[in-house]
Amino acid sequence: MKTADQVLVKQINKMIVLNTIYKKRPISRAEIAKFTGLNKSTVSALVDELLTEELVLEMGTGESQGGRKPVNLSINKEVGNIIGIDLGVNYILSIMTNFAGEIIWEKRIDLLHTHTSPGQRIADLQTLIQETIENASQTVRGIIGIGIGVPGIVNYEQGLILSAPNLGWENIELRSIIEQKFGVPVFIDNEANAGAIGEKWFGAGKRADEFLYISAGTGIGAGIIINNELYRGSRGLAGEIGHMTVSLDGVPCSCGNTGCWEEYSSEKALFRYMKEHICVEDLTIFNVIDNAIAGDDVSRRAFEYVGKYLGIGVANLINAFNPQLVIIGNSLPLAGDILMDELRKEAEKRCFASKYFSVKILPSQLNIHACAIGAAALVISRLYASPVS
Amino acid sequence: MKTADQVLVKQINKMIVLNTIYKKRPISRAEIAKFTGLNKSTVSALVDELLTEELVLEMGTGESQGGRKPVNLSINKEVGNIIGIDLGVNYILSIMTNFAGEIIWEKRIDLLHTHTSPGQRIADLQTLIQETIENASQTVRGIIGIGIGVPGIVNYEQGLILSAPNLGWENIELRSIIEQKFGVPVFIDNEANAGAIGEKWFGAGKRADEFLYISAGTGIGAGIIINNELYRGSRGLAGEIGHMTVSLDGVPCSCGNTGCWEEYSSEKALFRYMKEHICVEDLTIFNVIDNAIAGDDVSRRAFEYVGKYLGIGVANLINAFNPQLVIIGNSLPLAGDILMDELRKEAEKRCFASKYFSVKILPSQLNIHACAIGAAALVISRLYASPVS
DNA sequence: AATTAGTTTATCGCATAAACAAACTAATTG
DNA sequence: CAATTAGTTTGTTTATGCGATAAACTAATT
Repeated sequence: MKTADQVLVKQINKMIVLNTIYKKRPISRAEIAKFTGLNKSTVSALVDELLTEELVLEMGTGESQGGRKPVNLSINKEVGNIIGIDLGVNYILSIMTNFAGEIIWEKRIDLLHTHTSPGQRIADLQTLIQETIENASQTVRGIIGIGIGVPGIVNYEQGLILSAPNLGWENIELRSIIEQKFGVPVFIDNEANAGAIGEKWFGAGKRADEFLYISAGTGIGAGIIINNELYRGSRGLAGEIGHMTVSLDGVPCSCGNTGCWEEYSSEKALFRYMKEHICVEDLTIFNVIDNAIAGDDVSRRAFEYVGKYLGIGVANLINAFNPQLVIIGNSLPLAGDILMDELRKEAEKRCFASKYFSVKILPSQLNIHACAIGAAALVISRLYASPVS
Repeated sequence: MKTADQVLVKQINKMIVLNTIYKKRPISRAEIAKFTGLNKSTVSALVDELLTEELVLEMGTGESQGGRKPVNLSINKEVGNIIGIDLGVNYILSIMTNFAGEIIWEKRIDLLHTHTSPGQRIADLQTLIQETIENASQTVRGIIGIGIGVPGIVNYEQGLILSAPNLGWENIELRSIIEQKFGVPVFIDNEANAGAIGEKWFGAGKRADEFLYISAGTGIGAGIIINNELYRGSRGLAGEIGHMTVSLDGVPCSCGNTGCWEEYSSEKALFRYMKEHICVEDLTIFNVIDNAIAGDDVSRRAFEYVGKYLGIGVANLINAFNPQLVIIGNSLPLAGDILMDELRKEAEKRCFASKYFSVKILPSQLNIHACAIGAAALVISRLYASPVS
């Protein structure tokens, strides 16, 4: 059983100090003590350890307010590099970040020709990771780890992909494959979970203890942040809300049921709407977004259609979770207010809580980088633990 | 900020010891040490404190397995009494429990004639609490506190009822009213939250870290247990899922929208179905349940109808929360398998996770007492903290 | 004699308060 | 204006208290 002792006390306080430096840098020891409530001497001792671990740096002095000048502390961005992978259905995005989550290199490869074998795709992934590593800068610790966001069902603890239907993957031990190849720690998580963590650490969710990240792309999934941490549920399947019933006898879904949310609010729904309304061209989602922004009528109405139904599902989730904030991510929100206005209108109308206060609904701040940055944050969070707002 | 120190360490470990005694009584110091991983001397010291606080008792010795006999420890059930109130729409149920959550006295008063004023109902409540107190047994600490479960929106921290439309209440400071009258600590929570806590402490949810308690009665609400604790959301409105959209252009709801779950799965829906199918009698929910169990055809089909739609919403919630367990409480599950069979069938069909493993869906173990026992558990949990499974 | 239960004692690690040293600003003084 | 002084802020050092622990102990039982 998880009992408490002094080791735990120190761990907690050290994480609090590190997170405080992370969030408020540059900051002095005295300010940390004031902000956290920890004693000055405690802060000094913990900061000393962080300095010898090279996670933190002293960077000059701040302005004096009538006394000794404070010593500015900041995190050591260059202590190591992290690789974050967004494993898309028809692309792979690889980013290299420093320890502050700042992107220092990135490359996206498109896989337009559907690969038949999982083996080929994994080979592509490995080649891309190799190239990313070769572009790393010189740091104290080198590559700290690799995080991978996957569109499918994942066993997070074991780094196992149970099922990724859009990739045609079943039971792939991705973590051990990549760990063996590159010899650094690897973390695998669901694409929506990675997006949520990305927004929590570096995006629109920084200051929210409780929020939902809705990944609206090929399908729909949710990453749930509760109490500043990702909530995975009892078996890691929390947030699999693509097949939430919103219309009892509605559109038939590939899952065998009818009226699944995904059939009304994903790229699938968008393209279906487009086809039903004259447009027969073979377009990518980015084409439709560009057209909508350029003012094309059918494209705009398609986004309004999808936005409305997104709003309905979002309202359902707000009623269930009562979050501070909902962040809409992945491809669809790239259409901007064309989608978001309709979404907000419908969500507000159907949201029980909106009688008492309004819930903020924002588009992703990290846009197409959300998943990859979140994957990198998976690695960082191992050292930082969970950020406290 | 919530930093860690030795006080925290002790609190945590003391709660672990108390909870272990609570769950495994009778148990010896040595067994506690083995089970928790705490050192023998630590356990002894903490048990000593619990003994002087009279929360725990030494009760004889256990069997020796070739050595000194262990001293059995148990909680002191008689340390004090707790009052739990289920404030129904047309009844008030008051129970008196001992410190082990065992009901030692109870009384239910029915309020068939609708009260016009909140004042009258509060007077009735106070009279009933007074009568309950008069029936308390002699204990060390007397009445430890009063817990109240309310069908409405509650501010838990302030003990404020924001809105209980079915009672005609708005902004009632129930905690301070009752605290001033009786001079003991009072805890107010939503009826579904209370039910969830009741099932967690004393019912079907004892061994589950994550579960949902669905209160299906006049309306529908959910109590959400995450990580052994009640999840209230950012503003205390989590679980307000009665107005989840399940049918885009479905039945109009009093809330102004269409297709709300509550319109398909509550007593409201049951009675609507009954009226639509010949039955014009003026029946209570208990009449319909009795008739269904006795084999009345319309009543049975009414429960099957409601069960199906309950299952759809339950599947939605399972997809979102991925709990270990779902408990169905309040009045409807009193119909037993007539309701539950249909519910389970539909939930399984629409539940994404059921492809990977099945989620248990059980009727409440505390039945009509769930809310009142949960209200009492609100008080107990202040001393025990959250139980660890 | 061996084993198990529970207590006592000495020790270690951590946070903390209080005392201290260092570094700086601002007001005062001749 | 330069020198002095008071006061403030930053950060370190030192002594203390508290909690968990291991080891040595007593107690009770087969």
